[in-house]
Amino acid sequence: MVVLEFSDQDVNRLFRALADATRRDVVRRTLVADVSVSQLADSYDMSFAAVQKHVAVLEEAGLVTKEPRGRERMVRGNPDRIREAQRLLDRFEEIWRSRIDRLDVLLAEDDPAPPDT
Amino acid sequence: MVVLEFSDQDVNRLFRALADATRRDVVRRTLVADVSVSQLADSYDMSFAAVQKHVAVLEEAGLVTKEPRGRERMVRGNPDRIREAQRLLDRFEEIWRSRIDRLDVLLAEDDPAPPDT
DNA sequence: ATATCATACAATCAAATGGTTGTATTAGAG
DNA sequence: CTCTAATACAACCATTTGATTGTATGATAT
Repeated sequence: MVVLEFSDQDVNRLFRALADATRRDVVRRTLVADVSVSQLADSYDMSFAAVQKHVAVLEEAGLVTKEPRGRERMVRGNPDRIREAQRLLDRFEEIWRSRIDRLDVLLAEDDPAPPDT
Repeated sequence: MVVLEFSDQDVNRLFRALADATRRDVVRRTLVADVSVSQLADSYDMSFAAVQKHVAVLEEAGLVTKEPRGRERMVRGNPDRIREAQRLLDRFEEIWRSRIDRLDVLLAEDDPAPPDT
C-alpha cells in the first residue's frame, strides 16, 4: 500500500480549493459525471476564463482531473482526494479522542494526587 | 435534534480556516488542552498580533472558542466543528456512491435498451 | 478551406489575506 | 498605586485571489 504523504502546501491547496462555493459545485457535478469546461461555464454567472481558473485550482489540489475528449476537456471529480481530506480531518478527531482518554485515565486514578507537571 | 444549516459563506470560512498550517496547528494544540493566545504566540515565528489574527479566523469559522481566564484568553478547539466539516465531505462521498449505484442499475438491466433521457 | 467552437493563456484590476508596527485597555503582581 | 503582562485593535503594506478582457491555437463542422 502506498502511503502518500502530504506537505503542508498540499493540505493548504486542498482545503483552499474547497473554500469556494463554485468550486465545491464543480466537484459535486463532476463526481456524478464527466463535464466539459464549457458545459460548466454555462452554469455559472461568470466568464469562461473564470470557470477555467476554478477548474485549474481544483486540478492543482487534486480534486479533479482533466481528460482531452476531442476539442473538449472533460473534467472528472476525484473521490480519492475527498477521502484523503476526510482522513486529514479524522486525525483531528483522533487528537480529540486521545484527550478524552487521558482524562479518563486521570479520573480512574485510585490515588487522586495530581501529577506534577 | 437541532439541524444547523450551513450557508455557503459558513462553509467557505470553515475550509478557508483549515487552509493554513499555523491555524491547523493551533486547532490541534487547542483540542488537546486550553492554551492562551500568548502561549500560542510563543510557539510561532511571527508577531503576537499575527497569531491573534489566526485565532480570530479560527473563531469566526467556529473551530475554536475563546474564554476569558483572568487576563488571558484561553483558546479551546471545537471538535463539533471538525465533525461538521467531515459531514460536509461525507456528502461528496455520497454523491460519488450514488453514481456507482446508478451504474450498477444500468449494468443490471435485463433489457439493455438505453432509457431515453 | 473556412468558419466556429472549446480551450489556453497573458495582462490587468479590485478586494482579500497574512503579515507588520504602534497605541490603548485591562488585569494581576509587587 | 504602579508596573507589567496579555490582549485588542487600527493603520499600513506586499502578495494572492477572483474576476475581467483580449489574443492565440487546435479540433469540428459545413
